[in-house]
Amino acid sequence: MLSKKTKYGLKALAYLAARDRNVPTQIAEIAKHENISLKFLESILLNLRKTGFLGSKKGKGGGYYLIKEPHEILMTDVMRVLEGPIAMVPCVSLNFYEKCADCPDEITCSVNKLMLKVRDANLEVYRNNTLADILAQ
Amino acid sequence: MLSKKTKYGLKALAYLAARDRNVPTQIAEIAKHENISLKFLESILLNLRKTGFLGSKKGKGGGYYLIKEPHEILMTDVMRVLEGPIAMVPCVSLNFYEKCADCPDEITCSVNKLMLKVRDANLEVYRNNTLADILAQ
DNA sequence: CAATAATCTACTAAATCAGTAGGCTAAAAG
DNA sequence: CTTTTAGCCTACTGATTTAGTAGATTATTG
Repeated sequence: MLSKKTKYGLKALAYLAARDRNVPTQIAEIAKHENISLKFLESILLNLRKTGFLGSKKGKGGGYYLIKEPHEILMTDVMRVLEGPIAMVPCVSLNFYEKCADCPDEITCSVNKLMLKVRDANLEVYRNNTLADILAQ
Repeated sequence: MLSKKTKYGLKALAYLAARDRNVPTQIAEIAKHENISLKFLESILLNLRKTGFLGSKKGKGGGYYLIKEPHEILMTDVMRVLEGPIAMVPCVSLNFYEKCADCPDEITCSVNKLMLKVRDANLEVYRNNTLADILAQ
């Protein structure tokens, strides 16, 4: 199940992608338009700024804006930051690999075998989609 | 993240697939061999029996056994029973569809758009893999 | 009848999720 | 230089899910 955090984060990015990058957009505006709790969105956008997706400006006329062009923002990177590892199991994760404590051998493990295929299928999607690809129209 | 329940369920199914369908295998044997908590596995196997994957026999010489051949058991069905919906969001789910409370329009929703692609990619994997496909060798 | 092994009910500790509350800091306007 | 604006930061909280445990019950076999 996709977390609300990821859902809201994606919606906020999509909202910002449709606006002028040179004019900051306030959290409150995004929250209202996308029906998101203001305070919750606040922490999500802060996170997206710290991980290099957004820039921000304080004070009057401040807000958030995309740092890169929508077509340069890969879903792989967005998902890893918002949702965490793309793999469903650490033993098939590229960026967060960890051996399973219970599993004696990955080669013969059927869970590993299946989850590897699932990971590849998901990576394929996330690698071939940028923020620009998921905008309306 | 894949739940332990699903992980253990898959391992148990794989274990049973490698054994004679006519000779029941005890929970304790599977639990020991796969390093799974006995009581937890108990409830998982019960669930798999109630959903038509396993048969059981009580008393001495009892245990669990597969009802169908491994190549007849689709991962789509196993995953839906163990892990729940394959879609990451109810608004793109085939079997558990639900409208998002916050989202006014699915057509223009970028989350919907992305998650539809993800769902299709995952379905592709689960539909093309049976229990036989994820066994060792 | 005794032993075996699945079935059923109920409880629980720990973690994660989805927020809230409230004060702090930087920038712009007057 | 003070007020307003809007993001920044820390800490807490209720609800839900996860991964179990404990213990009694029921059916089967020898």
